[in-house]
Amino acid sequence: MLSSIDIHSSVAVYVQIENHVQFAIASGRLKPGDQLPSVRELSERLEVNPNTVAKAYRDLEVMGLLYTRRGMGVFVNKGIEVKCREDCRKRIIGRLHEVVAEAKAAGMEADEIGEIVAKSMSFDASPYGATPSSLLQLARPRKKAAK
Amino acid sequence: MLSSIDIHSSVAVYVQIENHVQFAIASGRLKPGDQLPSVRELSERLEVNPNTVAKAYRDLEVMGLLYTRRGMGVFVNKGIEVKCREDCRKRIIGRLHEVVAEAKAAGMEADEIGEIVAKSMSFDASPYGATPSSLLQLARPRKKAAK
Amino acid sequence: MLSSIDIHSSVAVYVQIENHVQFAIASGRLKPGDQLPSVRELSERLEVNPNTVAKAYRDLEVMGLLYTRRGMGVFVNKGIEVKCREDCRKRIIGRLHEVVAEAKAAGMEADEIGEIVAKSMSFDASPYGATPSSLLQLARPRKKAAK
Amino acid sequence: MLSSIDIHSSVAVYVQIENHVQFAIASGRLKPGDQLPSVRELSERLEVNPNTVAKAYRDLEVMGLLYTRRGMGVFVNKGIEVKCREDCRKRIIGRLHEVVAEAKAAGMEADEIGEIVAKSMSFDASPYGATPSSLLQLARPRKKAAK
DNA sequence: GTGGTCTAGACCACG
DNA sequence: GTGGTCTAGACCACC
Repeated sequence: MLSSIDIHSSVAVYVQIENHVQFAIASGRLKPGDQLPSVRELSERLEVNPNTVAKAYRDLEVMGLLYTRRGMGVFVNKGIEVKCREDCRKRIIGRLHEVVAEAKAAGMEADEIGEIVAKSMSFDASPYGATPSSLLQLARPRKKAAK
Repeated sequence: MLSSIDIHSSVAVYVQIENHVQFAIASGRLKPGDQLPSVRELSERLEVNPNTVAKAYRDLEVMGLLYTRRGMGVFVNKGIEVKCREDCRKRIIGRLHEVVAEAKAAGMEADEIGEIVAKSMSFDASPYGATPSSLLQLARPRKKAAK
Repeated sequence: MLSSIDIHSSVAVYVQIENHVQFAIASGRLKPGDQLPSVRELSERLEVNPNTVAKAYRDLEVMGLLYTRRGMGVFVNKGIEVKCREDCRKRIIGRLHEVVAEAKAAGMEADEIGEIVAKSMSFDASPYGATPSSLLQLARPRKKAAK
Repeated sequence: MLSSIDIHSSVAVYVQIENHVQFAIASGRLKPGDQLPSVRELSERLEVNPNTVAKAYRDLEVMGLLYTRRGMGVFVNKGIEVKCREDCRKRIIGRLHEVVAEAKAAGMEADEIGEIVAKSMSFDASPYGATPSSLLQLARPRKKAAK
């Protein structure tokens, strides 16, 4: 698998990038002050249009995860790891509640649901390649941001 | 709350309607032979474009859940409750797997997830208003299909 | 003057559009539920690329001022006029404080500043064409949003 | 706060530096003949790219505020304090007009604006730290220009 | 018809 | 070199 971006997925490419970055920050693979790959570089690595990467970066800046220094590059904001992690958690818990409620409404029993969850836990499929990194070597090896 | 359709949701309106109907059949709120509200009536009740309702009905007919009698209306097919229930189940299990995988990737532990599921099971919130039904009074009180 | 958008301005076109819309809502020229001109229509009227208009609309949606109904169009959100007005006011007051502080630091006297303000008030230049509307006839004459 | 340069600001860093210098001259904190910190020194103090400082100095030289003596450094020109003060004033008045026009367009009354201005005048906040100086100790304590 | 997404490629300001 | 903006035009899903 060359890329962890799936062009044919129903979820938009730029959203996939956003999720990757958010997850990388939440999991500590991207640290505050780290520089992200340049728009052009990442777009080449992912074989997508620079605009698509730029859009993802811009969204993440609006969300407060990244900041941009003109002519310098894009960097991870400080003091957002915790919030980022919590947001991830909350989002997941919310969806978990939703789907369990639905399961219950559909007449599934607690045992049954428990089993499914257990089975799911034993797989090691992670949506964002939790392994050290597939293609998205998100942090630039170079330098930290100058302040 | 007048409607259980969320026009601000990211999931398409017609899909929401399809899910509602499927779930209503699976849970027995809609029984084989029951007539559904007319496209026009439902579209007015949901404040939604008639085309949207029509598309949902058409899809459901293709799926085999409904059938249309010209000039009479749209009815629930017979012998599909089991399949419908299974489809519902599959859909839910799929989503369950998804969200659990994501939770795991985000570093949540099995115990933690189990707790959340348990807590969720103890509530009696159902996504589509398991209560007699909010707006989607899907079965017409009138008549059964003459077939 | 055919258009109130200034292509040669240093402020980005999409920002100009955003300001126009925000101001139109704050001033009541656009009311909750009103439909905005379609991306294509506005882009033709302003003689800019559809993407530029779309970007403005999208930003305003993120800001919570607008919402989108797929296939239907873009509408003004409810319950945001007050907040919108207040945000406008706060932004202006903040900038006012800034510039007055700077003026003071530069050694200007209260009288002098007062005079300038008074003179400025007597002009009727408004950045967003407060007149009934220059080109940006922002509300569509047609219909309100269905819900 | 170590620096009065805001790298997250939307106004370019080099412009911020130019404004700082211009204001320092206008307010007498930098006097004709004073030597400015070297490009290298200032860039380190501000944690900014040397090119950025160099560009600011170059611009200011073009504007006639500074002059460079090869091998000696950059100095404040003579006979420009008045012009500098006037330029500052013009810039401020321009911005004042802008913001007042916007306030008016937003429906604020003359009285209201007057009050805000008055209140702002009573504070002693100055944008560039009118206090002896935060980081931008713009004049080098060493020597005056030999000319 | 509507908006959403993406591509290809241009020009600009900043560092 | 960096990102920001804009254009032109494509295809898609939804209504």
